[in-house]
Amino acid sequence: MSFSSDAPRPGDAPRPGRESYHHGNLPEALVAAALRLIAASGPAGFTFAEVARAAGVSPAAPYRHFRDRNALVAEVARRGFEAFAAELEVAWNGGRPDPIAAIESCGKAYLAFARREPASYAAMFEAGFPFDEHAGLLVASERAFAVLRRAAEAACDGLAGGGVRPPALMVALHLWAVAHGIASLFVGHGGNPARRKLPMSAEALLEAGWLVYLRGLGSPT
Amino acid sequence: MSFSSDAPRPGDAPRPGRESYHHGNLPEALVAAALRLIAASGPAGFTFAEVARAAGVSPAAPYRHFRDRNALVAEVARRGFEAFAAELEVAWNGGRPDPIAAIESCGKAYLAFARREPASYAAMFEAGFPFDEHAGLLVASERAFAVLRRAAEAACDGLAGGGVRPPALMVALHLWAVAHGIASLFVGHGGNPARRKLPMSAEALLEAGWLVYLRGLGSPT
DNA sequence: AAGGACATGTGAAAGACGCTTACATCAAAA
DNA sequence: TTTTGATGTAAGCGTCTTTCACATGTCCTT
Repeated sequence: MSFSSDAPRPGDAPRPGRESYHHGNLPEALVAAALRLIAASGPAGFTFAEVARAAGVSPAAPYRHFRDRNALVAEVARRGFEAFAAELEVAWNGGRPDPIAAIESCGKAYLAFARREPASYAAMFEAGFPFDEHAGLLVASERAFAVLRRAAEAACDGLAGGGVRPPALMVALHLWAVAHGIASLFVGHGGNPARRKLPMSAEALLEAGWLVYLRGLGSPT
Repeated sequence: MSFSSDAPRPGDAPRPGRESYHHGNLPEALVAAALRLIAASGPAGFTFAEVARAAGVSPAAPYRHFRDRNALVAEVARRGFEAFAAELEVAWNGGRPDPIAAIESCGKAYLAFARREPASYAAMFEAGFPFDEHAGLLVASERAFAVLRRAAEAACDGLAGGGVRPPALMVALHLWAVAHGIASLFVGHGGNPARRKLPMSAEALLEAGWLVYLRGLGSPT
């Protein structure tokens, strides 16, 4: 609620207020504008020209940096996955103090990200176009999933030796499905229609869900 | 792949092929066209005019039946929730032969619907606008959730008497989150970016996930 | 420091498309 | 038959997309 358009900050060469011919840092400004617009109307709720206008440049300018609208959304999603992976990594913290506690920490981090960056999360999971054509995006999403995968491995390692060892990949997919289901259904952007009032916070819901699931695997909690 | 546009069938008054001035059954034709377009490009991937074209009428015609694009998508979603609720109800089958088996049956029905009607499912859960303004939609979604809710109650009733009885609402939300997470991440429309290859079918993944969760609750399976 | 290559943004224009207003058509009731 | 309300059309207006030639600024070379 302060700036009508993004201040150009390359280092600090062109002054703010758009007094120079060149913007100075248009790619960043476009990504930032896209995030605002996605937050307001979803990943499909804005046009390329609108992003240009929000960044204070002509409709043709974005084409110098992104082939089309999808490429811009893909960049938003890629950055989202990078940040997401980094935050999950921090939450996982090498599995300390113990795998279960670290997994719960990941759950908090998962929902915290979905809550704090709903626009990024929407771009990441509701982009509306396949990732194949955008290099780096699949890689980034893989990095995020890898944290859950590692957490699942650790959880499986820590099980009481009695039963059959469950496949870690399956466990990771289950953990992810619960987290994404809760984030998608109960957190964030007004876009989600079936949202309903919860008897508890989404965080508590996820923590309880993961704990029950892990106990079902044979975890000694 | 047979009809280029929907045949007008009010009862059978105007002939097919669009020889009369009036369409005859435009609302139905619009809903059908919207389903096709949603299946192709997602709930936000088409315009009102496009629906009109697909139904073989002028761009202004749909306004006679739906206030705007959202109202059309809302009607698609409402019908989707009605059908969804009905199919879950059949799968639940009063909890027979036993609650666990009936719940697994619901899981199959859940994913079967998401697989068979990806357009409906997308309209139901990725509409991109709040449900509040569309009467009947919230009611229909409530009917669908009520089945899961009842299943959760039965599951809680069937637990070995040892531990604390978990809140049925929480259990229902967990079951729903897993199912939606799997459907959203691994089933259906190319729109979902982060889709990845699974080591097993989505159905098997959901069945395993629910069973592990129920065992975590104390279910004697 | 001068000159030139490259990157970046502008302005305009063509084409397509979507949305809306005034009008046309039809069915059923009076 | 006439009237009335419901339903669909045609055409105009505005916006978006995309591409051109051109303007501006930066940086590298000499």
